[in-house]
Amino acid sequence: MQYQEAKDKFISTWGSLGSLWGINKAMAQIQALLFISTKPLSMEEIMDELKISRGNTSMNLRQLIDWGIVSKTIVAGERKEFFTTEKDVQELARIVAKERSRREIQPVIKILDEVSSIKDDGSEKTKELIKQTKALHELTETMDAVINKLVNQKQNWITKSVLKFFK
Amino acid sequence: MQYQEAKDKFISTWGSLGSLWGINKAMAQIQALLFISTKPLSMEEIMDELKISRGNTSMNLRQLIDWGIVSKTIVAGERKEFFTTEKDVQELARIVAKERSRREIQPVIKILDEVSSIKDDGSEKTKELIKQTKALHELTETMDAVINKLVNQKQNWITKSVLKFFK
DNA sequence: TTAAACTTTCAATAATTATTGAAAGTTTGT
DNA sequence: ACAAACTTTCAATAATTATTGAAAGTTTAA
Repeated sequence: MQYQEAKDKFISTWGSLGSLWGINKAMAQIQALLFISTKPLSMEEIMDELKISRGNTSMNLRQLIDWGIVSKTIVAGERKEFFTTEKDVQELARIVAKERSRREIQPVIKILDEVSSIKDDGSEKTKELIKQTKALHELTETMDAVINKLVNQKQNWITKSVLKFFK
Repeated sequence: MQYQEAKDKFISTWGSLGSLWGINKAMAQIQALLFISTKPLSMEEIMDELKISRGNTSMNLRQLIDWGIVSKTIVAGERKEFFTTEKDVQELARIVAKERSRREIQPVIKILDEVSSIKDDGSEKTKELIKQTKALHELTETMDAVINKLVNQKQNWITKSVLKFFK
């Protein structure tokens, strides 16, 4: 496999994988492109490489910036904006985990808490609803706590966690 | 909040949350309904409760069975099939984690391995592609190993893992 | 202050994904 | 062997989500 083929394969795989880490295809592809680029890229270059429109590029870059994964940089002597992504995979994983917790897990915890707190009217079905949603609430909170614990452990968190598990 | 409202809220929240654990809305809603049901439900009952068609119910039940989350049960004196879901949240989490690893993470690991193994032609861009995809490969493998370690630890794995982390 | 260079917005459209419903298929009791 | 009871399949359709492109908006250099 040559460079170009490997590059295309990586970008398209990462793109279709977006759903795994909760973002859309174009967003994931832009991130992938920046991730293997040796220098900051302009909007023009991103559009050309990925064959996507200006509007699409602009919107998805904004989302990546909102996530904290991509930053604007200035290039000496250039008027247009250039973009770079976080290059350290562990830092990247930390950011993604933190954002998903905030955006998706926390809201669910809130609703599970509400639902599992309804008044027990003594009926079997109410008891079952309370019991099951309480269990889910507890599980979700525990997982979120684990994620946040990991995430706040800046240095080499993955490696550290693995060491703990495998010892 | 009364029973019916809590039930509806739980089912719709769990449904729209499907994407978080990689399944579609109807699938997640069927699972949610079974999860808080006090008895096995027939296809008829599921259709009625969720207001979805027979075809949709049939297809999504099949997928849930493929995932290993739902099982058919026979009810004495009844000709039609009834369905139940795994009621233990930890077991449920184990199954989901295992399936997602198999369906989504493993294939990505394979591709990252291929891409990161291309011949180094000495150019800067090739070096960068190899370096970055290698890092991603390593991270993904590590995470997958952690998931599988957790997943094979049948009893109370969540609690155990938390104890390790917080001590 | 102007106009060229550049970015953002958003209504229209395309692409994708989910859902329906009726026909075909299967199983079971007699 | 038949037909009633039930389930599955799948082409058509609906709903959702992503993408385009051109107009509006912004910034900068002279």
